[in-house]
Amino acid sequence: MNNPEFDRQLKAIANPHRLMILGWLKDPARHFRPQVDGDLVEDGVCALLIGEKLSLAQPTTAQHLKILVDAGLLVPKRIRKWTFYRRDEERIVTLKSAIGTQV
Amino acid sequence: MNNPEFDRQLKAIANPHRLMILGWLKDPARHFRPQVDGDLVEDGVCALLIGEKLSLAQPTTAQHLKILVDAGLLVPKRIRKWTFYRRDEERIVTLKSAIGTQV
DNA sequence: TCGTTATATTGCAATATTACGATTTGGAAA
DNA sequence: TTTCCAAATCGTAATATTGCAATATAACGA
Repeated sequence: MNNPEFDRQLKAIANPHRLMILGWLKDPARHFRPQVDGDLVEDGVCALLIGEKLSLAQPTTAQHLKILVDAGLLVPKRIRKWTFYRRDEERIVTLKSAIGTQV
Repeated sequence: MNNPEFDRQLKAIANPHRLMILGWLKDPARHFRPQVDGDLVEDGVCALLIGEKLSLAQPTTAQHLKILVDAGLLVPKRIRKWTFYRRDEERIVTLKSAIGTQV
C-alpha cells in the first residue's frame, strides 16, 4: 500500500510545468524545432529547448527535469554538450495502470 | 491545457494519507466497522472512523478530507451530528481518463 | 439551558516545493 | 591552454503543504 516510488511519481505529475513537459514530449516534432545534434524522437529533446518553452530560468528547468527523471518518467541522454530527454513510455503506462487500480 | 481543477485533483491524490482514504472508501464495509447512523455504502464513512484509521489528529484528518472534497473526489453528507464521506465515482473516472490522455 | 460529542476553523511550527542568481562542472572549439 | 557553452549544483527567498493544539460551531440529549 505505501509505495514510495508511486508517491514520488504522483508528486512528479502534480505540477503544471511538469505536465506540460510530459505533454510536449509525446510528440516532440510537433512542439520543438529541429535540433542540430540528437534526434528529437530517438534521443529526446534538449533541455535548452524545454526551458525556452517553459519560460523558466535554467536551474528551475533542470530541477523539474530531475524530478521527472528521479520519478522514472523521463530518460536523460547525454550527447556531447547537451542532455536530451524523452519519455519512458513503459514506466508511464505502468504508472497510469497503478493510478487506475489505486485511486 | 492549463486546467486548475485537474491540477487540484492531481495534488489531492499526491499524498499517501489521502490515497489511503480513497482506497478504503472503495469498499467501506471491508475497512470500517458498522455505523449506527448512516449506511457505509449509501451515505459514506464517518470522519471519525477515517481519522481513527489514519492515526492523525482530528483537524489534520478534516483538512485532508476538505482537500479531497474541494477537488471533487469525495462527497460529504451531513447526517445529524456526523459528516459521512463517499467517493464521487463519476468524477474519479473522469480524472483517471484525463490522466490517461494528459500524462 | 447546560453539557457532551462530532466536525470545522484558526493559528502556528516544521518541512517541502518552487523559483532564482551565482558558481561549478563537463565537453568542444579557438 | 584558454575560452565558451550547456548543464548541474549550491545557496537562498517566497510560498505551499502537513501536522498539531486551541478554539469555535453545530447537533444532540438530559
